Amino acid sequence: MATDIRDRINLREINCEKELTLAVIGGKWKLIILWHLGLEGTKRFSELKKLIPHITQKMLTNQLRELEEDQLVLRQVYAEVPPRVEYSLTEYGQSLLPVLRMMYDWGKNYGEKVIWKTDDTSVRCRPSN
Amino acid sequence: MATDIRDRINLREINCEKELTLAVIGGKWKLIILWHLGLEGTKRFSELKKLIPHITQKMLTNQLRELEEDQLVLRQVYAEVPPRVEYSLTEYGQSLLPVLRMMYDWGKNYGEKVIWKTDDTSVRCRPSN
DNA sequence: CCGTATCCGCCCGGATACTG
DNA sequence: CAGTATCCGGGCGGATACGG
Repeated sequence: MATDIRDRINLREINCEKELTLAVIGGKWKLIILWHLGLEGTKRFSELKKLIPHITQKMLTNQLRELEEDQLVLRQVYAEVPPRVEYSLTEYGQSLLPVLRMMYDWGKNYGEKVIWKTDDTSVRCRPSN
Repeated sequence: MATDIRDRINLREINCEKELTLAVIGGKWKLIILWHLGLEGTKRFSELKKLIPHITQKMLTNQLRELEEDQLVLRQVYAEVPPRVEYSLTEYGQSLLPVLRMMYDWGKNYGEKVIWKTDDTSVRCRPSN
């Protein structure tokens, strides 16, 4: 059973509206999921799984459920055999994209200047998307 | 011993530059700390403690250490008795402020539209800063 | 005043097996 | 194809006590 935003808010004892944003995007895989749905539009469950190779089925389901309960992602089930389920961003999900874009830009610059440009080769980003 | 950004990156197995940003601001108390330092400038340890009542000494130290290692916060120790330690934002810390501002705005709007405006009164933000 | 050190509970998230 | 169900380890963060 996935926890909804209220549980996570109460659990984390939110201090401020910024932390509400964090509570909503803070899951392990939520940024990538939102990113893919934002840039490439509607995706099926299996498509997302392919796009995010390291995620487990359980976590993909879990993160999608939370995003749905937080009203960032729309889940559409088609009564077919075999079943088809499509995920897309809601209006609120769309409104997050500029924020994610800003986080991407900041992280990219920060990474280049501070993290990767060092003598330490033990740290690497995986793909860059 | 506080973990530095590389540990957190390797632990979380960063997929993308956005997640680097998350890794840097994702601690339990980092947003509020950065916010106070950003809006109100240099603060002493005890001042931050007063501004963030619910934080423990251990966590305040811990989060400040990580922010320092990530080069977002500058720590200046003055050799006095009693000791005085002042914290302020570095250039990188400053450059995060627009991102935090955006997160604040998004969270505020999202909260008003989706979370607080419901029949459920069991959920509340603490202060609004 | 500004921290460390230590113990510990609890949730997040991974691995694996099973189902309509 | 798109999920549940279950088990489980590890790290994050709280509480408390001690130190320069």
